[in-house]
Amino acid sequence: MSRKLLEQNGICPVATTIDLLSSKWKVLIIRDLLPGTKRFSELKISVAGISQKMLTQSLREMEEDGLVVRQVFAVVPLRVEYSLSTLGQSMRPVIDSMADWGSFYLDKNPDKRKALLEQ
Amino acid sequence: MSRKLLEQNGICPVATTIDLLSSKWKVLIIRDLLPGTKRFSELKISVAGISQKMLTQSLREMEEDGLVVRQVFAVVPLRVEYSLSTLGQSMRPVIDSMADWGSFYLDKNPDKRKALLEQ
DNA sequence: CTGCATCCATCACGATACTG
DNA sequence: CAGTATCGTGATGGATGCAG
Repeated sequence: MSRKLLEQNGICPVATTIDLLSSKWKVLIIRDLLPGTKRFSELKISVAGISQKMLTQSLREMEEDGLVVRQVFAVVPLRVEYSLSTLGQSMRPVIDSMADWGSFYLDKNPDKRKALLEQ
Repeated sequence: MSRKLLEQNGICPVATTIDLLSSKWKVLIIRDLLPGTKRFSELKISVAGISQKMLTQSLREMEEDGLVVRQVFAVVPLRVEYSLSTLGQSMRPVIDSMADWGSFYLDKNPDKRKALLEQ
């Protein structure tokens, strides 16, 4: 309900951000591209658990939204690199605040951290 | 894939945050509870577009996660108020950073803002 | 008013197989 | 290596009706 969300909530800035981050994978992709350029195969590994389909799809949408830059190298085997655009880089504070809160939460709930580790 | 996300990404703080914010509705609910307590029916209106089912479901999960406090008043008609717990309040910086970025984005892309308004 | 239960449509997503 | 295409399934979420 990405676009629908915005329609119904007017032009709420929060909704706008959520809209562009529709998939949770996108947040993790940005997190992993923040340090620098990565290849498709590298992202596939660092964004643990993501399927090839979802990775491709997410990257395409993020490229359309101007968050990510795709660079293809005409070599064999093919090499494709992804990096954050200036706009993508500007999301750093958002990701950082999420990381901060997550750390805070995990510190405050060592039991949950433990529960997660034991799963 | 909420829990799965965490399993596969270890104890990444970012993933932890996303995990608790699984539904987009939850972010909007927090946004609307940040200013203060609200009744169920008020949330139903302010979180435009949300169905009763999703509102109830989201609130229940957030209550379990300790983000939201539910207070029932034994009156007729029934009155139920929701507010953010201390933990919920602590998410303010996250929501704020999203709001900041959203505003920044909309300012930079007046065309998209316009497009959204014309939909 | 606040919510739960149910039915049902849609689609997000994973698995698999194939290509430049 | 980095995709595209297809299929199948479970989860998501809306609509409706009922209840404390």
